[in-house]
Amino acid sequence: MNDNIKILVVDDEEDILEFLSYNLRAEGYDVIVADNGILAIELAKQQQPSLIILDVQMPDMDGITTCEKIREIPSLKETVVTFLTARSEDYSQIAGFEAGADDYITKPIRPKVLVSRVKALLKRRGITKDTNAIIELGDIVIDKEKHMTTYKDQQVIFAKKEFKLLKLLISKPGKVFTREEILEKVWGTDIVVGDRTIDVHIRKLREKLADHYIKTVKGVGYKFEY
Amino acid sequence: MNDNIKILVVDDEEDILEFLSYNLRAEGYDVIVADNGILAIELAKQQQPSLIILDVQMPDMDGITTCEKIREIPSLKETVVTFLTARSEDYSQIAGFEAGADDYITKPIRPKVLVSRVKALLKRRGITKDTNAIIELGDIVIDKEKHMTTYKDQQVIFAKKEFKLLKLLISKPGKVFTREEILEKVWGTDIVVGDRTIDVHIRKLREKLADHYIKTVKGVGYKFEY
DNA sequence: GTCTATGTTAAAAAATTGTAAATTACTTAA
DNA sequence: TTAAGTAATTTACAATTTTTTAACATAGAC
Repeated sequence: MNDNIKILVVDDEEDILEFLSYNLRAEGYDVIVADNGILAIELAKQQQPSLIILDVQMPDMDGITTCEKIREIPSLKETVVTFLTARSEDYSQIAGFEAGADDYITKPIRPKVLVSRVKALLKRRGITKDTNAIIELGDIVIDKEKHMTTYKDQQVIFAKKEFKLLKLLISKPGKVFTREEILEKVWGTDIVVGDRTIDVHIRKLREKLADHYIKTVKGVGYKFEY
Repeated sequence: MNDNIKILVVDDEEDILEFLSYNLRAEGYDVIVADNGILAIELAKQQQPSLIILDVQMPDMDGITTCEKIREIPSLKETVVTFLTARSEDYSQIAGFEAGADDYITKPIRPKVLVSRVKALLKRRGITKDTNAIIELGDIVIDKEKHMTTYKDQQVIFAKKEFKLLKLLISKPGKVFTREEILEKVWGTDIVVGDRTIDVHIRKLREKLADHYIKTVKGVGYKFEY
């Protein structure tokens, strides 16, 4: 699983799509692209990006209309939208902000400005890598923010350490975490605990979740396997 | 009492202050002005405006520095800040957004653009005359302006701190607020209070509201769950 | 079969939170 | 300005929950 921030870029010009994708990917964002408004809306619904960069001038459906449609979709109400336009005209500025955009980037775009702008926007909205608070893995749903876990739609309550341990194991399903790693990440470097502490916690996870998710790799450590 | 939206305008030029005040007042906003950064910060702390319009170029303390200082004040974290600048230079754009600004208005300013921009900004942040005022959550109705709460159509009176705490918890139902977060948002960063203070306030909320709304997540914090 | 790493259980220890009452700070009305 | 009333905080302790320990069981590698 990967908790990078997702950005949807919408423009009808291939060059610009590539230019934006390249620069944003270089910054570690996950970029998805669309070359028209219809596709953009479809992708946005499916992928729930954190930010949408939308060209104003596009054939068929222009950016402003697209933005308005996006704002009508409940699951996208919180998504940050920024326009991309050739000139910084008053008209489009007014229309843009009224359509529900959060920012405005004018072409020609300079990579540094773009990245700086995107970062600032996301930061302002409190969107960071771990804001992606919800991890879903089949029957198991972990909501970090609510500190809540659901197994088969049934709420399961984990104590702090248990929750932390589960989060760690589930963060990379299949990966084996050594006892050392677990100690370091869940307990911290300087805390010393007895030999059986981890086992006991693992046991509790197994008790609360169905038994088969957490596997022991003898002599090595534990892993979560879906 | 008056529930107009408050805007703080900061500029060293008398003309511009007047121009902005006039146009914003005409739209029904309450405008307060400052002609330098120091005064601006002072006024902002006292008056808690919803929006601050900040000239970038000012003697003594420039807009960017002022903005940074504002962002350091916990009670002003959520305030919308927009810059005002003579040219739309890349440099100031980058610096501006990194300083924590939300938008950018370039001079010369046209009244229509100004007003449209301000409206859009406030709307995007969900700040409106009435939307702001009332939160409804099933049996519980909170009127922020009137500082009043109703539970099952019965009026409940909360003291100031209690009310603030309730507002915080209810602002994101389900989210767990850590003690640290609560202290910062309700008490402020520099106030130091004893260990049990939060608990006592939580207890009072529970006393006044039905017991089951506010849940303890041991070792983590509290959350409001409807 | 022995040996070692892990599993299990219950109980002790530690950490965290709840509560009532006392104290202090703050407001407000006379 | 002061006294009374209210709100906020602290204190001291109780109650609860979480975490750890420790003693023993078990399973699998060799």
